[in-house]
Amino acid sequence: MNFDGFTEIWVLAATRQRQGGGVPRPLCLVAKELRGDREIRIWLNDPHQPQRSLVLGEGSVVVTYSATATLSCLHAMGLPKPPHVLDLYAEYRVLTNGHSDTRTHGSNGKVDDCATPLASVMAVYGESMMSAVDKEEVRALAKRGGPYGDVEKSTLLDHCASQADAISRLLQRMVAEIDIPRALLRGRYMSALTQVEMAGVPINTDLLQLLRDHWEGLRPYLIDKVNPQYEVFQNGRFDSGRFSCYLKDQGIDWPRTPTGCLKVDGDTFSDMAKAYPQLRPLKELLKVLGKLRLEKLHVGPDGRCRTSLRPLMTVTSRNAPSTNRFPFGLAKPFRALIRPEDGHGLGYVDYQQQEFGIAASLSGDLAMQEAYRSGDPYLAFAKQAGAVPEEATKHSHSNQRSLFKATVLGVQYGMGVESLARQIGCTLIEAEALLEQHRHVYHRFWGWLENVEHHALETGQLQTVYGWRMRVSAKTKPRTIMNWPMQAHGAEMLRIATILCVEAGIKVIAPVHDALVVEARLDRLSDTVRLTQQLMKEASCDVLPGFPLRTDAEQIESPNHFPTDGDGELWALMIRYLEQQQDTNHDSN
DNA sequence: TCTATATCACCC
DNA sequence: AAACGGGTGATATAGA
Repeated sequence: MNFDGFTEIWVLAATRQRQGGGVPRPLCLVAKELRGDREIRIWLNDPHQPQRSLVLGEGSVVVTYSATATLSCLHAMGLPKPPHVLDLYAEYRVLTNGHSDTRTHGSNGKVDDCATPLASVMAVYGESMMSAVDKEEVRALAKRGGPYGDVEKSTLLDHCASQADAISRLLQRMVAEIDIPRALLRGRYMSALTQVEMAGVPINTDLLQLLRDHWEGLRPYLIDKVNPQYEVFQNGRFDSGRFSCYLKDQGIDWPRTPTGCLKVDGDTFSDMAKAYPQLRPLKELLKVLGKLRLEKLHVGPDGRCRTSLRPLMTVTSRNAPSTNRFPFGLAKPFRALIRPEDGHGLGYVDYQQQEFGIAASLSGDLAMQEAYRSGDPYLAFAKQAGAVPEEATKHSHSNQRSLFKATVLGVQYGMGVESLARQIGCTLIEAEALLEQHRHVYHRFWGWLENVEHHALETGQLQTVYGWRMRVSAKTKPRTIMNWPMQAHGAEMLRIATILCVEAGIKVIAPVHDALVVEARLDRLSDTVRLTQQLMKEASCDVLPGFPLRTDAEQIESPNHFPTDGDGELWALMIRYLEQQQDTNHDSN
């Protein structure tokens, strides 16, 4: 297929002001129509030029490189959303995914002074990015911000025009390889995601400011509160030697990293805290101390945090936003900074056991499908394996259930006997028995998975139903191949869900791998969450025909903040400290 | 001093 | 040789 169905092909390039932190501000846009050889130059908020000069009719397609930048400019200029979008960044990702050197092109990546992402892709296609204008000058101008003189304006517009020119040459090089209908679906996603990025995440800015102001004092305060029971901190730092003494004292045998150090990660602590509850406060503290990096969280004057979600960045096509800049990438306790605006609420809607459901549907394994449909796949697995009676519930057989749960989750990542045994604290024999039960009960899934791997190596690629692909070679790790279909279809499902929700007018503020976060006024929150669930179910059926996945939903209503999942004790301690600081400030004034 | 790699923490 | 998938990021260490 080619572009014959379109009456107009508009190549768009925009320039934005890179600000020291926040979201780039649109400056200007150049649109080139390839069929009629027209060019339109638009300067944002130019009173002499009607912004409506760019009309994108139903029969037009917009071609961009990294659509979110360009489309946010269209939005800022008050122009309507284009009906069809083809994003060459997305297409380049599809075409080269799995090759070794192609993932350095994030829109949020380090600014490399010579090569822009577009320029390096051009180079791959043997095209150079000769520009009539000096790149350094353009960068300096864009960074400086307005007001601009006429000469400066035309420098920036010339730069845009040369970008647009480059994109149209890249299009000619790439077009034969592009699967147009699927590319347009990806474009629809990029368009929807632009809305999401523009919406941003509402932040409790006062609290954020307090945390930033008082972090210096907060850290020792928290350590002082928690350390006396352990004596593992020295000079404000966690000391593994002291921790080792503590463990010896308590008679605890602690897991180690491959290099022999004591493991201090959250998973290890969670596991150990089950057996030794006295460790829980320490675990919480380490988590908070370790992952607090709030300086990169850029919050606009409207109290909303925005960052590039870096779509299609991973081999499975998931988004990969910066964990420092994206509020949902912060350590769990700091999600309490996420707070709906007055009179508003958030909905967190996530797929239940998404990867298990995908595996069940794609593999055609009826036992797995039945387990998914039961509503509690882990318990169902235990029943199917004959380990618990039919009438068992998650309460009556919680121990057995957690064993089978760990097995299901482990299998999805290709976990082996040793790791599973360590994970659930059983013998190798018992772990092997659990895995064997999985292979037996879900033998059709295992047969399918073997087939997937074989086929991937045979054809040199893996592919999803909507055409996301990964190049596979003999070097590709088998476990990557085994997990890829589940994760990639999960990502695809969430892309479609994002499209459906945004196009239905729901304010989606964040995708989180298997979840969407939506926002609405309080009086509409329940309806919005219900509609989100409905559309996410539809999206699951688009990817897995006839096999709807269920969702869970949680509502967060102003003035409440996002839940933190822990017991909240440490968070309460932090709040108490911050309030004290505030009080003393007031007193001294 | 800068860059590349390894290790370890966090997220789903 | 061991074997837990996909990520980002901080930090430490090694090498040019």
